[in-house]
Amino acid sequence: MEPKAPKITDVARLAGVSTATVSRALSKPETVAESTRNTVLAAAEKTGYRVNLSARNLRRQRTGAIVVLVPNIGNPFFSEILAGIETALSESDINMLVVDTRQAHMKPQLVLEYLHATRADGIIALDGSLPDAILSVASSGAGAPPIIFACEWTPKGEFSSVRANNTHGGELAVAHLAGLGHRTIGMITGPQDNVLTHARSSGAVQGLREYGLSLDPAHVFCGDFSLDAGAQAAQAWLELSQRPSALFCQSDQMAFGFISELARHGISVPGDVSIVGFDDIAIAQRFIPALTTVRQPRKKLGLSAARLLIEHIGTHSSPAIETTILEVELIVRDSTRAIAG
Amino acid sequence: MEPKAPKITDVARLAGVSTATVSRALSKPETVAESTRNTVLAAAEKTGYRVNLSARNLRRQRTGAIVVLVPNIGNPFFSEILAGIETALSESDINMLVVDTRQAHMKPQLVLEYLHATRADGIIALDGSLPDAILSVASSGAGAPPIIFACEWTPKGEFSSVRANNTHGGELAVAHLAGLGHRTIGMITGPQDNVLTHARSSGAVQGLREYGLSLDPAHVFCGDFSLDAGAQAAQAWLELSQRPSALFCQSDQMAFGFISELARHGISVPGDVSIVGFDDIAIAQRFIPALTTVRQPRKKLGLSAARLLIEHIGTHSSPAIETTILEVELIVRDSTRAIAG
DNA sequence: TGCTGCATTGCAATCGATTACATAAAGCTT
DNA sequence: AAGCTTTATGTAATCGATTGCAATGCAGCA
Repeated sequence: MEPKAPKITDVARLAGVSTATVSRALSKPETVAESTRNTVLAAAEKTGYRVNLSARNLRRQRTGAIVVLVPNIGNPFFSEILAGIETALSESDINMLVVDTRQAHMKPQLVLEYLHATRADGIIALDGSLPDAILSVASSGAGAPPIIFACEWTPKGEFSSVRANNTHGGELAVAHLAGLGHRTIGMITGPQDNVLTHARSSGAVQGLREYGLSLDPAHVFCGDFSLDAGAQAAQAWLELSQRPSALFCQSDQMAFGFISELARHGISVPGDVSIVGFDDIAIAQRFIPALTTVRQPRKKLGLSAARLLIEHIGTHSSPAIETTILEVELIVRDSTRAIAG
Repeated sequence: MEPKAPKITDVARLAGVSTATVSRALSKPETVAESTRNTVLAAAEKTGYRVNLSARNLRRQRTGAIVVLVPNIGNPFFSEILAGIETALSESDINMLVVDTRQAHMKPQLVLEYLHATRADGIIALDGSLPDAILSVASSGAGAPPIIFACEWTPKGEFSSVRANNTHGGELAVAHLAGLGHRTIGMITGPQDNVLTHARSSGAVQGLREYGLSLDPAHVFCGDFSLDAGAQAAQAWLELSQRPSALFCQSDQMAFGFISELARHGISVPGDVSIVGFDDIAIAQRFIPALTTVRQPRKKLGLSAARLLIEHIGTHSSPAIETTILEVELIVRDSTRAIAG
């Protein structure tokens, strides 16, 4: 009653050839005679044969999957990157295993499981702040699968990465504000020890310098890229006696949180403050006001990272550390305005 | 130079036992004597042994993974559901393979690959509109892995599903508006043939009826849940001679698109129109105005679907079709207001 | 003592596909 | 026609872990 899944021997029998020939006809068609190939293909079709991936992977010593370590799957920022990775993978026969690393920081053991060659042929990490314990394991073993960081990277630069030009982005953001005549420009950063925070901040400082300006530490708020962090920064901002006339938010989400919280206190953007975000997530163009922001090519980040990884996997080349930097773009919308006066 | 990954025979040799004992010590600890178990565990630890999943899966006739079919990974709405699934899975030793089905509608073949037992032990579909060709295959084969629909479902109800009470949500939304005194209430729906569209619409109609109201077809705009669809509906709305004073948008995204586009034409929410959304995605509470909306328990949807699936997989029980309906909740914020009297 | 039963452990078959190597057949060269 | 190459196919080992069955040893019991 239970029709067992056909296996390669069934196809071989039906086609009147050996399993070796079936296997070859399916994965290296050019090595078998055309007539045989057709017979085999017909037999495969007829039986409804599908290769058993566990068996294939066991024999081929691979897993057919890569894992993507995501800090927080729920964050829309990452989903577009995942989409890019997926696109790249769909060109190969590799699958994407998605793992949320929030738990990781609790139980490194759990994530360690994934970094093993028995789990995945390669790894894409979107989370630059993985515990050291994990990273050292990942980089040590000779049998460890290759890792590529996408978006974020590790401070020490032990791994290949694909990232946006965050420094330039920071520079563009403040240059835009300074160009509009703003002279006191504040900033909401990401987490203190985050590489993105550093890059964007240093770009911002440099951009200010070009306009002969500098950053007043009182005007820098430390956030974590989230909506709430933006709202909290707004609270702090409201208590300032000397308020900057413009603000560079290191993520769109923080910009939204900030603007939203200010709106509740009757302060308007860009009327009272100009705001530049970072990322250009989908909602940015529909927020009110539409957000001026620095666009990161998120899909392309994922795509490039995946392609690079596939290449590493394919060649089995012990990876020279490659850093790919993709350019960003300032998208001017309605949240910034020339300073009154 | 290349330290090969240790295998079970290495552990067995070091521990002075057979591979059978090692295997049992690791996966059914209670069946081996405590002293032996300790020896084996120590040996496993020392060699750094990790089981080869391909080998295990081959022998156990399973894949250790489920696939999640997502209509569009880039959509933040789905990411929270994925997070829920992930949470449920992290309690088991099953992995999550994420597949975007946008390509599916182009090449059903491609997705069919995933519906096979050789790929996955089970499937969670977030996409109710999979091509029939795919669904029939999925439901036919006796060896086909179990499928659960989360969020969406199929019109014919051939599969188990976990969903929100969309009908009730639609009812809550319009009842709220009607309760505020609105008498002409419009709607932006999802895609024409979508099950969510039907459920929410029929709930809305019912809600209106309770207030002695009905839906004017001229006030119904057909969208597709996206930002752009909302903006387009706004264009259409602007051209109406008789504009409804309130609008039920069947997704938050469409609400944002709508509000944003109206704002560009100087029309304010809730001053000129009241708006209710659906979903309660993260940004809803920070949009300007903060969006009144129907909250779907997205994380719980994913969690429940995954648990149900795991259960099906575990028992190998030929699945009685189960439909789990989770309750929704109206979240009143600032995008709705009593009609000016 | 001899027998039964239980707890441990080992032996070896098994999961299904791939591929190194062997073999056979056909084509080419001189 | 002998010898060599090339092409096509088959044979059987192999990937690494799991598990049914058999074997062993020891305790309990009559």
